[in-house]
Amino acid sequence: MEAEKINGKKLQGLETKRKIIESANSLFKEYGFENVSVDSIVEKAGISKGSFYVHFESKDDLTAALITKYVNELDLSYGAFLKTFPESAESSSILLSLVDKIADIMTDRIGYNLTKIAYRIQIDRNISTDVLLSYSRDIYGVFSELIQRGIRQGEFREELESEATAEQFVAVLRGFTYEWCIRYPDFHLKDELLRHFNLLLSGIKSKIF
Amino acid sequence: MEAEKINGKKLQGLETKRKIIESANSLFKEYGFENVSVDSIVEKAGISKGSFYVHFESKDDLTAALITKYVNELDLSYGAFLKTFPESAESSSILLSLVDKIADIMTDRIGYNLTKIAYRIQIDRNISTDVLLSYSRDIYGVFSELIQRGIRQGEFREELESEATAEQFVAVLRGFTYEWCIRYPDFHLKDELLRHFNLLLSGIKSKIF
Amino acid sequence: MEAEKINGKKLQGLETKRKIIESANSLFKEYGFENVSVDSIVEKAGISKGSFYVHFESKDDLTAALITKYVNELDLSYGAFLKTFPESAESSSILLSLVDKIADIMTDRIGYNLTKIAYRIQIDRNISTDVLLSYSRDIYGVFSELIQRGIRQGEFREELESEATAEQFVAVLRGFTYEWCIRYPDFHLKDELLRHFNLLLSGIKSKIF
Amino acid sequence: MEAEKINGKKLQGLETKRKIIESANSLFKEYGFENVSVDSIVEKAGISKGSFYVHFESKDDLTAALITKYVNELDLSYGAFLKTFPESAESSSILLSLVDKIADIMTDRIGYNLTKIAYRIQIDRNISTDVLLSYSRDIYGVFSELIQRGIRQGEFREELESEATAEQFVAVLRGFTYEWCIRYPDFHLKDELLRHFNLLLSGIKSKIF
DNA sequence: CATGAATGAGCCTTCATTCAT
DNA sequence: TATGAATGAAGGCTCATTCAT
Repeated sequence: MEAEKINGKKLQGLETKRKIIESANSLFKEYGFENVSVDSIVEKAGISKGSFYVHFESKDDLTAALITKYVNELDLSYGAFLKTFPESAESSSILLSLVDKIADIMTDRIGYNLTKIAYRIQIDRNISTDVLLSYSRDIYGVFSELIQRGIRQGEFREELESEATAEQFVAVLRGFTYEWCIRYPDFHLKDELLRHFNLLLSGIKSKIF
Repeated sequence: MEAEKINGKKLQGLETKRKIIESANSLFKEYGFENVSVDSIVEKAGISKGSFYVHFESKDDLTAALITKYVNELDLSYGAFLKTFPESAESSSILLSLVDKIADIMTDRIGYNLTKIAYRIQIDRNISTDVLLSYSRDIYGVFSELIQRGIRQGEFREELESEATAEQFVAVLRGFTYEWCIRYPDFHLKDELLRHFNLLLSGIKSKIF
Repeated sequence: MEAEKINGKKLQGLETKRKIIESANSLFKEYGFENVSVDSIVEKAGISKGSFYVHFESKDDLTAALITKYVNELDLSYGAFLKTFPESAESSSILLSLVDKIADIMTDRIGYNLTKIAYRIQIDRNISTDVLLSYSRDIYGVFSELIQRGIRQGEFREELESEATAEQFVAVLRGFTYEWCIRYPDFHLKDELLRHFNLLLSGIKSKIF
Repeated sequence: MEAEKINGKKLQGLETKRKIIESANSLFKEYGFENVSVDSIVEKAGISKGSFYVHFESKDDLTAALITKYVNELDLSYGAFLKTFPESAESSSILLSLVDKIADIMTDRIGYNLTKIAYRIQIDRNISTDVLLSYSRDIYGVFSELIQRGIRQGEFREELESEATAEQFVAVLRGFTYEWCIRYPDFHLKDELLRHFNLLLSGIKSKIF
C-alpha cells in the first residue's frame, strides 16, 4: 500500500522533475547558461510554469541540481581503475594511462559543451561551487597514491611531496582542460596532456631509475 | 575656423566616448560583466542614453572595445625584460624570474577581478576572442626564445622542441591563473607557479648539466 | 463501533482544522494579513494543501473564521466587572476604572499586533465586518448603563442622552486605539484615554454636584 | 531656447506622469490599494509598462507620490481660516466652526474613498508615513492657538494645558474620522463631531463664564 | 479525510534599443 | 552630437485553487 503511494503520484512528480532537468540540460548545452529562461525550460518540458516551482525553489536551485548531475558524470571511480594494473606496473605508465583515460572521458563522454558549462559555473561563483571543487578530491587521492607508489618503487625521486605534487597535477589537468575549452577545436586535449605529463615525469623521476 | 569647429565637436565626442569607456570599465570591474546595464553606465558617465548609442552600436560593441583595452593592459613588453639579463645568466633562472614577474603583475597590477573578467570572456566566446588569445603571442615568443637559449647553452635537453614546449608553458601559466581565479583567495599564484616551473625545469634540464 | 469510527474521523478533522487556525493565527500576527500565503499556513500546520481546502472553502473563509476568533478574545464580560463596585460608588470613578481596565486589556492581553490587525480588517471591509462591529455592543451597553446610573445619582447632567453619549464614548475609545496603532510606540494609550475621559467627565457632570 | 526645451519633450513627460498618477488614483479609489497592479495602471493610462518605470522607480514610489498628493489635498491653510473671525468672537464658536468646516471638507471635498485609503496607509506603515502624520501639525497648531485664545479671553479654564488638549482634539478628530470610515454610510461625521466637541467644550469651559 | 502535483494568470521589474526633438 | 521619453518583450517568481489518487 505504501509502495502504491510511492509509485502512483510520486512517480509522476519524479517524471516531471526529470523532464525539467533534461530540458534544462539540453538548453544549457545549446545556448549557454544565462541565455536560458525558465519559460523556455517549461515550454520544452511541456509543463506549466507553476509546476517548475513545485520541483525547484528557484532557477538557481535547478542550476545546482544540474551541477551535481554534471559532477556525477565526472565521477569515474578512479580507484577502481587503478586496481586494474598489476603490482609490477611502472607508476609512470599507470599515470600516463590515467591521463589518457581522463582525456578520453572528457572529450568523448562528457564533451566540450558540458565541460565548458562546468568551467563557466566555476568561474562565476554565484552558485555553490563546493560540489564542483570537491569532485577533484577523488583525483587528488588517486594521483597522490600513484606518486607515493612511484616513490616506494624507486621510480620517482624520494624527496617528492606527494600531496603537493598531486595538487599540481590536478591544477595542470584543470588548466589544460580550460585551454581546451577556450581554444576548441584547435587544441587536442589528449595530445597536449600526454606531452606535458611526459615532461613532468622527466622532472619527478629519480635520475638513477 | 571650420577646422576648429570640427576639432571642437570631435573632441567633445571623444571625451564622451572616453567617459563611457571609463564608467563601463569601473562598473564591470566592480559588478561583473552582465550585472552592468547600459542605464548604469550612462548614469555613471553623466551622459544620456541616446548619446551612448551615438558612440557604440550596441552594448556588445562597447564590450569588445573594453576587451581590447584589457588586452592592452596585459601587454607587458616581455622582450625588454629579457634584455636586462646578462648573456651569462642561466636560462632556468631567467625563466623563473620571468614567471615570478608575471605572477606579480597578475596579482598586483591587473588584479583578481580583472583577470576573472578576462577569463570569463574567453570561455563565454560570445565576443570575438581573437584579440584576447593573441595577447599570449608575446609570451609564446619570449618562452620560445628562452628555451632555445637554454638548449644553446647546454642547460636544457637538446631534443626539446622549443615551440611546443613554449606552448605548454603558456598553457600552464593560463591553467594556474584559472586555478587562482576559482580558488581565490586560497591559492597563492606565485608560489604554485614557481613550484611547478621548478618541476618542469627538472624535466627539461639536460642530465649532465 | 460505527459511532466510534465517526468520532475518530471527526476528531481528526477537528484537529486538522484547529492546526490550520492556530498556524494562520500565529503567522498573521507575525507577518500581517496579506503577507501570509496558504502555502506557509499548511507548511506551519504540517498538513497538505488539499487538506486545507477540505476545511475551508477559501482563504477568505479562513480569514473570516479568524476574525470571529479575534472578536471573541475581545469579549470581556464588562457586565461582571461593573458588579464588583458597591452601589454607593461614584459613576465617574467607575467609568475611569473601566477605561483603565480596557486600556490594560488592549495593551497587555490583546496587544499591539492583534489590535492593528483587527483595525486593518475593519477598514478593509473585504470581509464581513458585522461580527467585528458588534463586539462593541457590550461596551455600548455598559457605558450606557453607567451614564444612566450617574444621572440617577445626580452626578451627571439630567438632560444627557445616555445612548448617544455612550456611542461617543465608544467612538473615542476606538479613535484613541487607532491613534495608538498608528503612533505606536510613541503614544501611551492608557494615559491619553484617562486624560481625555477626565475632560469628558468635566463636560457631563452636573454643575451642582 | 531653454524654454523650448522645457516645453517640448519635458512637457510630454510630465503629461505621461500626470496620466499615470490620475489612473492610479482612480483605480486605487475604486479597488483599494493592493488590488491595483502596475499593469492595470498603465493600461488605463494608455502607456507602455516601460514608460511607467521611466517616471517611477517602483510601484511604491508611485504610492508615495500619491500619498503626498492626498496630503496636499488635506492641507487646508487653517491659519487663514482663523483670521476670518473678528477678535471679539467666542473661541468656542470658532472651534465649532472649524470642526464644522473640517467635516465638510472630509465628506465633500476629499471624500470617503480617499480618506479610507489614507487611513489604511497609515495603519499599514509599510510606506513612509511621516508625510501623512505631519499633516496634522497644522491642525495641532490651530487648535492650540484657539485654546490659548479661549483661556486668554477667560472662556476656557485657566489650568488647561493647551498643547496636550490640542493633541486630544486631533486624536478625537482622527478617531471619529476612522469611525466614519468603518461605519460608512451609517455614521454622520459632522453631526457626531459637533456633538462630541460640544461635550468637550462643556468640559473645558470655565464655570464662571 | 488527506495528499501533493499541477495549473496559469498575475505580479513587479529590467533592459537594450529607437526616435523625435 | 546630444537628449531622454517611450517601448515591449522578457525575466524570475507567487499563489489561490483544482483534482486524481
